[in-house]
Amino acid sequence: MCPKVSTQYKIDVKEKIVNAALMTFSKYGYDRTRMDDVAEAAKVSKGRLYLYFKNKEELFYAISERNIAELKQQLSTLFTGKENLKSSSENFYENFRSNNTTDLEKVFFEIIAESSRNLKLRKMLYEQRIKIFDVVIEYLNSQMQRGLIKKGTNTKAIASGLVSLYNGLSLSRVLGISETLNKQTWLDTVRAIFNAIS
Amino acid sequence: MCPKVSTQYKIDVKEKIVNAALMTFSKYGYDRTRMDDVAEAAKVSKGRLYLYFKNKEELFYAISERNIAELKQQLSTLFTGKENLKSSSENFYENFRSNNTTDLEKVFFEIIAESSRNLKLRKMLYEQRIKIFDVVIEYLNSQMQRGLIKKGTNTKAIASGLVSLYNGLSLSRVLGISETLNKQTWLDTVRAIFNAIS
Amino acid sequence: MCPKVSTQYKIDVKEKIVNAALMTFSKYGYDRTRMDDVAEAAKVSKGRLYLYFKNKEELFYAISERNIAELKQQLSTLFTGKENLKSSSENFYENFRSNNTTDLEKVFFEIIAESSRNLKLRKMLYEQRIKIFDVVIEYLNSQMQRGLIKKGTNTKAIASGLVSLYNGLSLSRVLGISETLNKQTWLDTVRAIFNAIS
Amino acid sequence: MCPKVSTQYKIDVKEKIVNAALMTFSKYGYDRTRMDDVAEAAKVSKGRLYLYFKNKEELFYAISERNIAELKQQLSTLFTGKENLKSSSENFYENFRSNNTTDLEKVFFEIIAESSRNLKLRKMLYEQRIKIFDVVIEYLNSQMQRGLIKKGTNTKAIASGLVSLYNGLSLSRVLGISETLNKQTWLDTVRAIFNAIS
DNA sequence: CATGAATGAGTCTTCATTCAT
DNA sequence: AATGAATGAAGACTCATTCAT
Repeated sequence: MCPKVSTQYKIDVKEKIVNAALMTFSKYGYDRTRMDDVAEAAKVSKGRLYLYFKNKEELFYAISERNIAELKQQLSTLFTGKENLKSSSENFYENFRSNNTTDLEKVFFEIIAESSRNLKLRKMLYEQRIKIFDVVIEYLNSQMQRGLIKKGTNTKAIASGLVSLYNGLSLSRVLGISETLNKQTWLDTVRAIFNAIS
Repeated sequence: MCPKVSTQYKIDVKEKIVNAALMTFSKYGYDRTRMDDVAEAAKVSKGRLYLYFKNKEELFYAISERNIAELKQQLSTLFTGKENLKSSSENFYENFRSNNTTDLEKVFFEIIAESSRNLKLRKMLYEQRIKIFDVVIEYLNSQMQRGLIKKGTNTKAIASGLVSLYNGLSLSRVLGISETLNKQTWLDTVRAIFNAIS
Repeated sequence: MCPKVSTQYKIDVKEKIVNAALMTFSKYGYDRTRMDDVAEAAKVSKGRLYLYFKNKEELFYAISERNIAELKQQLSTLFTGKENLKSSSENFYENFRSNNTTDLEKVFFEIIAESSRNLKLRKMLYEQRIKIFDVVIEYLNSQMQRGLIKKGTNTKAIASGLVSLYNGLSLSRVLGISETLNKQTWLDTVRAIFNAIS
Repeated sequence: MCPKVSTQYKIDVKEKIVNAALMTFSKYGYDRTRMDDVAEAAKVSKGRLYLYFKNKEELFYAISERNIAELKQQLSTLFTGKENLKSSSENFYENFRSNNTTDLEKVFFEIIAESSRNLKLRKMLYEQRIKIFDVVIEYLNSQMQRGLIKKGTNTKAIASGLVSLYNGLSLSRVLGISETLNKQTWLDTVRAIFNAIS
């Protein structure tokens, strides 16, 4: 009768569950999170969980997808702006630590760990990573055309370096390295790299 | 009889167990590794495992300690040599992919994930990270004194950036990014950073 | 509106459900058949199932009743004909393997198994069995009166023997014993019994 | 050290578990028996159950094997004796209802039902059935050679008939048909068959 | 000391049944 | 009346840890 409502409703419930899963997985870790925990956090019966996700693993994939999408979103935002990178880089860093970032980051490293043993997951991450590279490479190339970056710069390697730096800083944050240092690291290192290739 | 031999023996067995644990943890992940798996891989009875390690968690700590030590070792090696960084950086990268590195890396991200929920572990990692920073900072400072790096460079931030870059590349490797690109990334980005601050 | 039509409709739906249940139960077994399976097979919503049958067990009873009725029908057909048994026996065997017999037989043994633990079910089967005996006994008695069977023959025991033979052959069929052998068994054994008591 | 003891011990425990499983399966039926029930009945921890049997299904196979072996044993006993069949047949029937027979019979029909959906099980039963046939056929052939059975008798069909009759009577017993009638049925029908073919 | 059999708490997943719409 | 989404009790199976031998 009303598929639109039903569909929207379904999407909402799914969203609610994924949020709850993200929260609980980040809190306890994937393996030590019980489906009951997720159900409780989502204020949903355990049965309903299985109506939306075949099993715990699928829930993990859903989170991984979101996590990957989020990472791509963050990096794309940074490297798509028209302003010069220095100022956008600073603005960017402010957003870097949004509220739910912490949960995402905690789970992110679990996803990486899991991906090392799980081909399907690794593929998902790999493909997204390539897309992220493309965004950054495109940015660098456009800067090169404008003469803001030296001709002959290996934009692919630099793109990969920037993304790696970004990921490495996530790791620092999880370890509890001070945000002050992390921010300074990001700003100084990015500036150094751009100075060298400008 | 002979305590010295006995002690050496103990150390050997412990080593054997830690190796086995590293191998199995990297293969299955911590939670999905059974103590039987570790015992079998170490060619040791399950009972003996518990003579050397109070429980599974302790085994994880032992691996974490080794992992951290290994990371410190790798980075220290790089930033302690007397040769100029460019050439040592290249040599370094060759060692970067030693045989057992893969196991260590797989487990490394699990350790990071776990540390986000485990204060004791996080402290261990944090402290080691600070020590690594110190090694790199010291290296940069000595270069600065020799006039090879501009005065006023925020060596702490650059050190943090180099370590982050290094960690981020480990992540890339786990994801399956080609070694060629990873190596190029490392060489080009490190060079860019040093060019900028020279 | 028209109660008669409505009633007929109800009967039709009930029939459809019982057919679906028979099919699915024979396919998966009672316990491993889900009410969803039955609903789907009957092309009926799960809710509707419960309008016609209080619960899964009632569905099983309905099938049992039909199964029992079918068995009685089969045996009655055989032992009511006016022709001599030898020829009717042969004709009979041809019908013995009708299309849906297989489903009925599969479920039949599940019903027997269940009846061993379920008094209500056992009573149903017992009573029907007695009725079947009566049909066969009556047949044998009439043959006895016509002088075709020796006076003094324990017709009850022979009736029971024939029914048992029949059931035993169903079992052989379920086991996959060849139809050729089963048919030969039926014909030869029935003939032997009748030869002996003629 | 002492494998013999260990092995004997293992066999004993396995036996104890199979007995318990037979008892509980016959009491509740396979699907409705919980592994806890079996464990409790066997006075064994649930974990130990899984040390001896991979899963519930394996336990079912173990019971099936025993059940089949028992059936073969019963029929072999009957058709191997040197005495004439009439007297042995009578003696035989007395053993027919041994103490644990009831449990075996209840489960027997569940095994048959299950075998209709389970190829592996059906094969097991089929093969054993063929072996039983062979025993009975051999018996009949030896009687034929001694001139006690008419030349030209289809011994295979008669063997199949006798086994079917036997199985059919098991079914009667499960249904609650009186033992008096069952015994009479067996004796009269077997006698009739042998009279006809003598 | 060494072993590996034994334990049983803990968790994922299923599915009969209900009931709001 | 009809639907099928939602519930949550129930049950198979695992595995860290212990301890008798």
